[in-house]
This record gives sequence, C-alpha cells and structure tokens, in this order.
Amino acid sequence: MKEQFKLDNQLCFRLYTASRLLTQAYHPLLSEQGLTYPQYLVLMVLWEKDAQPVNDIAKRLMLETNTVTPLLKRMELQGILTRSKGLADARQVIVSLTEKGQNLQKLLTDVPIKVGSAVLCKSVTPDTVPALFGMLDDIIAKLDNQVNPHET
Amino acid sequence: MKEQFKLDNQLCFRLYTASRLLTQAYHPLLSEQGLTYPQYLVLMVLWEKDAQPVNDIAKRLMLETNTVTPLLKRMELQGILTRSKGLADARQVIVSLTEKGQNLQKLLTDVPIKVGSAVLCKSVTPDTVPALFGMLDDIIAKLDNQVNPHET
DNA sequence: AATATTTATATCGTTTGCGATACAAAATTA
DNA sequence: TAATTTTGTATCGCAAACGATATAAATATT
Repeated sequence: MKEQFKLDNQLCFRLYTASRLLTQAYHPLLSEQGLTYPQYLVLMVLWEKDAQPVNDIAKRLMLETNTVTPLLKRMELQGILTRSKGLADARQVIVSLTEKGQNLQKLLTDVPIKVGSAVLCKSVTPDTVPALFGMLDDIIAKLDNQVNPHET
Repeated sequence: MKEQFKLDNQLCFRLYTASRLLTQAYHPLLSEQGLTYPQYLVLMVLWEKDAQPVNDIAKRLMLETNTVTPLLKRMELQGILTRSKGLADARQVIVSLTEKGQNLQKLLTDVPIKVGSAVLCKSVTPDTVPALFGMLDDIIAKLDNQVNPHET
C-alpha cells in the first residue's frame, strides 16, 4: 500500500470533508429562512453590491453560470431576488435583491457568530485564522490559475 | 454592510472553493480511467482494506450511506467492485474490489504526485502542510462531534 | 416465543456542480 | 453592410450530497 494513496495523507479529502461538515453546520440556521448554503453565498455577494449581472456573481463565487442560473431562478421563485434584462447590454441578466432579500440580512445576523464559535478549537483561533486563510487563498489562487490561466 | 457577511472573511467559502477547485484538478487525471473524485475516495478506502461493509466505507469517508450506496452501485456497473450479502450479518453488504479495481492503483500511480505539485505554493510547502492538516483535522473533529456527538 | 427496538441498507425527492451544447446579442472583421 | 467571432445566459444530462422515509435482519425486552 503506497503512502500516497492513504486517505490520511490527502489534503483534498480534508478540504472536502471540512467543507461538507461546515456547510452542514450552517444548515439548521439557514433552513429557518428556507435557504441553502450556496443561496446564502449569493446573498452575501448581493449584500456587498446589489444589482449585478449573472456573470459577476458567478465569477465572485468562482462557479460556472450553469450552476448559478438555476440557483438564482430558485431564489427568484422564493421572492428573494429579481432577474431583469440588462439595459446597456441585452445579453445580461441583472440580479437585484427584493425587500425580502435585503431583510434576510437582519434575520441572519447571528449566523456568522454561531458558526464561528462552532469552528473554534485548539489549533484554530483568532490568532491562527489569518495563517489558515493565507494558505487556503494561495491554494485557491494557484488552482484557479491552472484551470483558468489569467492574462499578463 | 457588516464585516461578518463579507465573503472575504468567510472560512466556509474558502474551504468550499478550495475543495471544488482541487477536485477539479483531479478531474482530467481520474476521467482517463472513467472515475470521479468520490469514486477515487472509495478506491482509496478499499485499497487500504478490501472487503468492507457499506457502513464502514461511509464512516471512513464521513458520508451517509444514502450517498455511498448509489456511488458503489455505479462502480459495480463499471466492474470495479462487487457487492455481496454479508455471511455473518445478512443485513450487511460487503464491498470487494475486482481485479480491475485493484489494477487501478497502478494506473493511477502518479495522480497524487501530479496533484500534489499543482497545490504547492508559497505558503503551502512540505514544511507547512502538517500545520494545515492539523487545523483541518481539528475543524473536522469539532464539527463531527457537534453533528454526531460521540460517546464517552 | 412474541413483541419491540435497533441496525444496515436502500429508495425517493431536491439542490448542487459541472461538462457539453445551444442561442441570441454584441463586437470584430472583411 | 455582411459575415464572423466573441460574449452572456440558458438548457441538458449526469453524478454527487443529504434529509426523510422504508425495509429487512438482528438484538433486546417482555
């Protein structure tokens, strides 16, 4: 049995598992408002800057538009946002929050704190989080560049 | 706009993105053999220890059996493994590798090295990987315990 | 032994995620 | 201007994930 194939030596399996479990930790908090985790991500993007085209949202989340489009349609059905043809560019679909979508921010105020406290542990503290963020950001940047080589 | 809702301050979004991108990095290497990343995980579990019940595989991967069962069925259709009723306990389904499943280990020999080199970067090196693994393992253990409180 | 409970898998329905492809609008080129 | 290419979204199909539920086999209880 080669060491390289041991599950305990895999970075990807750790990321995959940590991601799934952390998403599960969000689940009870978000489902109170009928939201899923990816939908919550869309909300965070739009809370930062409302009225964005589908493409910008997809880019910000590093997802493909064929993932984001159905996600947005489901959120539109829930009355969280609206999708309207762009005026400047008729190809674009501009996504805007409804009042319900804006109000969700207040209703979800304590979600970040609750989830944050659920993650804190011996090796993950306010002191070590910056290092963890740095490593994850580097990994993301490196992989993103390989899949999608950037200009310059 | 509250700081807590900024995408750039989210651990979960980083884990989610890093996990997706790293899985995508595996994709071209695994699809050569008709495999997906979760199927590759199952193979690693069975290479470590062949002939395991569905439940043990699910526990090792920290997945639910309703995720693993269809995964195993697809792999059975591909001739990678067999599913047979347990002799001791007739409720169990014992999953065993076929010769094809065993041979895949040789065919995939250089996958870990290739993916490993795709991840290495300034802040993620052989020196810092243990610290990263430690933090991810702690997060996983903490979250696992909250969802699924362990005895003792 | 008969009944109730637990355990091991499986089925069903919904939401993601993504490769491949389609299509219309905009930009570029001939 | 007409033809070509590029860009922005959407559609389709497939493989996860997972909550809720079902079913059969094993275990515990009465």
